[in-house]
Amino acid sequence: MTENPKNTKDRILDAAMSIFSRKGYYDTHLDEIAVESESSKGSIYFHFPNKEKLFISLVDQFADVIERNVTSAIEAEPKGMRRVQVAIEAVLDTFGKYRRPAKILLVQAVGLGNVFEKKRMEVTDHFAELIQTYLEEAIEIGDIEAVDTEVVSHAWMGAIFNVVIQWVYTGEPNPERIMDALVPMLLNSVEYKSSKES
Amino acid sequence: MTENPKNTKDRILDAAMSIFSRKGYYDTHLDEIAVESESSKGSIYFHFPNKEKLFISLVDQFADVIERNVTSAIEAEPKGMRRVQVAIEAVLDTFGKYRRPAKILLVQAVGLGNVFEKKRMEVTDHFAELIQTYLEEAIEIGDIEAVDTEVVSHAWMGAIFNVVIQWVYTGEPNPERIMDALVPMLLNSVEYKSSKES
DNA sequence: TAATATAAACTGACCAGTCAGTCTATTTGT
DNA sequence: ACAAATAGACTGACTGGTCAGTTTATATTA
Repeated sequence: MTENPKNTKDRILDAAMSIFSRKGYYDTHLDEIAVESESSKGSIYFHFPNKEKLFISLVDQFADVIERNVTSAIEAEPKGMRRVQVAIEAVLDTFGKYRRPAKILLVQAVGLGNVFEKKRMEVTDHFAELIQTYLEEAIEIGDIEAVDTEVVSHAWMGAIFNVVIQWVYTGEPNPERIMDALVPMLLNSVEYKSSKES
Repeated sequence: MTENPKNTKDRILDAAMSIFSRKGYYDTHLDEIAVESESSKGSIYFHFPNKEKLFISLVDQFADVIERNVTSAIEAEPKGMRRVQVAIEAVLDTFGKYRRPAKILLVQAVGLGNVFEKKRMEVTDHFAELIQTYLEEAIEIGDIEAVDTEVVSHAWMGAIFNVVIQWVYTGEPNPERIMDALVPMLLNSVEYKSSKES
């Protein structure tokens, strides 16, 4: 009788998100998730094959959200640095809107051993390649000088992630401040003078 | 009779470093460390109070090495951006020399739950503050324009760490390439034209 | 009435941590 | 010189709590 508005699977996902992001993978027990989701362990195992897959589905889910936001933000933009800028802003914007998923992806999914490491590398490499592709477009077009795009893309990703992590933990620097300081900084790093357009 | 050159405690630390860096905290069992160090579980508990402290002592040890290398590299340099540059180079150089400790600090110590998170924050915040201090010196002196040093310092740290992580996993970009591409990039990001001095 | 979904009790592998005891080296007493 | 006593380093079998995953029973829905 509509005790709790959502269906069981979603309640489990919500509870998992909340607890995993707070306590990390190993300190989160399925029994807690069962209690918090007002369901049961049996239910969890009905909807998910095991703990690992439950966790990974949260990571995947959020990675998809970011990707969709980036690609939809970009498609209207012309090739070149404009796209790079919009992509960064879309990523920051998405992190800003989803603090707990951000923590799961950027913190709790790290250092869990080799099973998870593969998955995480997959996700982060994908982002790095995304950035790299847009940067190379920008170079080709002549928006910026040639740079070592592999190093730059990984450096940018690290910069973005780390500032977001800081915010996730402390609440500062807040998303607005990040946007104002970080985006120009990254663009400067490849000597692109962001035209503060009209 | 000189079965194994080093004393037991060091052998345990070596084995722990090797296995923790390879498998991560939770996938490493004290029994493995006992075997690899050619000692015993009892011996581990004779030298260390518990698993957690053993792991943390590795993190602390390496954080100290980095700090020493940075401060000793810096002391000969004049205030300002010159110091910033030398500090970054010293950090990169240290990571380059110690790949496994780097992996422990940058990867395996993340996402282990709140007990470890405190320790890791302590270490990384310290680095961020270090960078921030030197940056503020450089601004004061007039080497660079004013920037949001908190954001920049965390961004830089993330950039450095992430490129090093990439190298730790894949062997590329190698330390030399990192040095060549990353240092100028970071200096550019605060609009400092590194004088390729004579 | 059969498939699907949920609940709750149960199982057992696992592994950090313990501890009674051994081994080796150094010190003290005669 | 050499027992005897003390201390420090080390061993490894054992234990007990924990928690992912299973099983069984019950409810819901079509």
